[in-house]
This record gives sequence, structure tokens and C-alpha cells, in this order.
Amino acid sequence: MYVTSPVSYFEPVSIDDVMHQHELEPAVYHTSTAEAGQPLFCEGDDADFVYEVLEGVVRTSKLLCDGRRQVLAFGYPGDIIGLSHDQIYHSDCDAVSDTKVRVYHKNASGTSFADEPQLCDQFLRHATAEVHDMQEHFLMLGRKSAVEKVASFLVVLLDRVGENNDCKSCFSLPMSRSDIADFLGLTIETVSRTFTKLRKDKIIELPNPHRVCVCKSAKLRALAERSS
Amino acid sequence: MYVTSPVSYFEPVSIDDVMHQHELEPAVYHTSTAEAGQPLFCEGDDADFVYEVLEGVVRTSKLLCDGRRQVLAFGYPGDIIGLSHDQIYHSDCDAVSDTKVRVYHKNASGTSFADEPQLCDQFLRHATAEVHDMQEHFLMLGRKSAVEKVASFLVVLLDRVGENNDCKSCFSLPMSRSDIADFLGLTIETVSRTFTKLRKDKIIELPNPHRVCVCKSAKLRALAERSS
DNA sequence: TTTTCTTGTTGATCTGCATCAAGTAGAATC
DNA sequence: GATTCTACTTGATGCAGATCAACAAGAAAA
Repeated sequence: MYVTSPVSYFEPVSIDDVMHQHELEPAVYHTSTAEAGQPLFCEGDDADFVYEVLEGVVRTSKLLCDGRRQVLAFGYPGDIIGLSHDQIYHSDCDAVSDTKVRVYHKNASGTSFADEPQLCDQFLRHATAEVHDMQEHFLMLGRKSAVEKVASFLVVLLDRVGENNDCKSCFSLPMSRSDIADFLGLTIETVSRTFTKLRKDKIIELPNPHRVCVCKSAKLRALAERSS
Repeated sequence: MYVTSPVSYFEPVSIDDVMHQHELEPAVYHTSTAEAGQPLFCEGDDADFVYEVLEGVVRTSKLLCDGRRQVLAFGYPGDIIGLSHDQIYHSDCDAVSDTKVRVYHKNASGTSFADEPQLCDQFLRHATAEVHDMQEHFLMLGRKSAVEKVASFLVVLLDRVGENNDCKSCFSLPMSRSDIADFLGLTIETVSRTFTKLRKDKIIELPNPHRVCVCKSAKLRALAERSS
């Protein structure tokens, strides 16, 4: 699921599973790859495909005309990207790291999924789960301080992709500081300073700018989860 | 639909219509009323019902444990409230004004809508439309200034419920300044000051604190729609 | 190798909005 | 009527994070 909320309730189910349950033609999807930095789709494009991330990380974002950007979500394996209510993408989507995706081809008949009830139900679950995650992110953007934002972001990644290493839990951070800043509604300087502060407080270690080891996860959660 | 975005692409379709198309029992829903201030549901409640607003305005919100609040959306007639991915409401919902709602009873059989494909498809459209609106709101919360936020908010209401009056377009503002502040990620003082600034700049008039007349809608849109 | 470019870090200063505080006006209650 | 309450407005001040600026370090190009 999209990495938007401190806590994730959604259990991803591969579209593949659903499709096989319903004996769809394999021809309605295929797998594809994208190198780091390459776009998957752009805002305004016809939303002909729905993507499931299989490997790597993608980023969805929107731009203001003066260049300000809001990163909407980072898509990790299992996440569904590109559902649209009106057959047009309303965000840009780019690969943050080298990425493998499953590309689901919409039926040519039109916009309705009513003739594929299991798939429709599955997409509905994805969509409502995404709404839930976005609501958590609203709290983050609207009401949290810089430290709370960064800590919340790290906790989500910790729970999603953290790997235990001694008593630490480590994960890579494939996105740039700029991506993180635009996701959290901060500047790159503030993100960098906040990472430094967490490092100096011995809550995290930063072997390099794109790798995080969480030393004191309880403290990190305390900083993040002032939410009820 | 939820009032979250400057531009709204979604054409609301009554659940009622869908249900009649499929000859569902009238017993699966009923209408109900809520007086201003009354709750429809609370965070953590079992999500037994889905609501369609028929009259009035409702508000969905989330609280942090220290009292900070984020208003997620204002629900106007035609909007669907209360879809959940895990049968539990994840926000509070209260009537802002006296409200009439249609209450849709979920089937006892469980969480899946797969046995009602038309209804499922309809809910999926609602959910993806809501995701789209929320993405616009992300830009607002994360990247816009106070003036841009308030102007964007007013433009949405202008387009949704504005009524032409001379060369002005007027609408009521049933929610409190506190509701608006918690929706936009501001304080009540900043909201109030911004309204005053727009009034002094002759862009809007405020016959009373809960009624807005937009005199210069182009200027208002220019302040709001610096988005691409 | 050196040069240039990109990305991230750190410091100094500024500013938009929050916070603190006081005042106003309409509505509800007595 | 007077009193209280609540919601809103307005002013003074403070601060978190933005902005401006310099620097560092690795990567890519020359």
C-alpha cells in the first residue's frame, strides 16, 4: 500500500491472485520494468493501465505551476498505482529506484468494473485503504511539526521494510531528500537538519544518506505517534 | 462529493439509483436526520452503515491525543460518507448544520460487495473520486500559503453551492472558523485575518460571519489556482 | 588526474503564521 | 431589561521552519 500513514491496516493481495480466481486471460496484463528516474505515467495522460509494484519504489506527485511540488505517495511492492475515477491520471508517477511492475490493461469496453465483480471489489478495498492512509497523511501535513513528520515517515518505513540487524532495524531510503521534503511539506534543509537531530540524539544512525538504522524505535515512535 | 479540491470532476449518482437499478430491497436503507452538532459516527465504531448526505453539511475529522484536530472533509448533498476498508470508522463524523442523510445498511454477510457488482462499481467510483479530491487537498495542506488555502476553499464552495446575486455569487458558510482552520491546517486567528484581508481587498463581502459573497471571482481564483 | 555536476549538510537570517491577549457582538439565559 | 456565553475579530509578540548562502563529498565527465 501507499506509504502514507504511520500504521497500515491493509493486507495487500496481488491482482494476479484475483485475476486467476476469475480465470482472466493472461493477456490482460504483463510485467514491465522502469529504471530509476523514468516516468511510468504523467498527469493528464489517458489512464489506460493500473500498475502493481512488484519490485523497487515509485513516486506519485503533483506540481503547482510555479514549481512547488507535492509528493502524494511512495509506492512499494504490493501497492496499486494509477486507479482513476475518470480515465485520466491526475498525478505524475516516476520510478525512484529500478522498478518492476505488473501492468493491468483495462478492458476496452469502458470504465466500469461491474462485469468483473471480484476485481472491482479488490480495487474498492485498495481504494478505501488508500483513502484511509491519505487521511492519516492529512493529519501529518496539517497538524504535525517537522520532527513529528520525519519520525512518522521513518516509522512507516521501519514497519514496512525494516530488517533487524543486531538490535537495530535498518532500511534503505531510495528517495532523495527533496522527495521526502515534498512528501512531508517541508524543505530539504529542514529534512536534513531533522535527520541530523535524530542522529545526534542517537535515535537513528545514517551510514550514508540513503540508509537508515533505527537504534531507539520506541523513542522514534514516541516522536511520531502523538496521534491517538 | 467531499469538498476538498478546487476542481471537482465527479458526477454524484445517488446510491438509491443504483440500488433501484438492481431491485434491492428498500429495507437495506432508510433516511435519517441529525441536528447541527450531533454525531453520525465516531472513530473506532463498527462501520455498519454508509451514508449519503441528502441535505445539510457534515464534517469528518480526526483527533491527535493532545487535542490537535484535522478536519478531513465537509460532506455536502450527494456525498458518500463512511466507506471503510476494514469495517471500522477511522474518523469522527458530525452534522455541521441540520442534516438529512440516507443510511445504507451493509449486508450482514460480510465485507465484500462482490455480490453487488453495480453497487461495488459505484462505490469504487466514489472512492477513486475521493482519492482524487484528497490529492488536491494534499497540495493545499503541504504547499500552499494561508491566503492560497482560504481562497482555494472559497472557490470550491463557490463552484459547488454559489448562487448568483447581482454580479456577486453568494453562499452560506455553515461551519465555524475553527472547522475551517482545522480543515486548512491553520489557526482560527489566521483564518479570520485572511477573511478580513480578502474583504478589505474587495474580493469578497461578509454580510455576517457565516455568509460569503464573492465580488471578484477571477481574483479569488487567481489567488487559489496557482496550481497547474 | 582534474573539473564539473549533483546531492546533502550546516550556518545565518528572515518571515509567515502561531501564540498570547484583549476586545466586540450576537445569542441564550436569567 | 441585564448577564453570561460563545464565536469572531484584531493587535502584539515569538518562533518554527523557510530562505539565503556557503561548503562538502561522491559521481560523472573531461
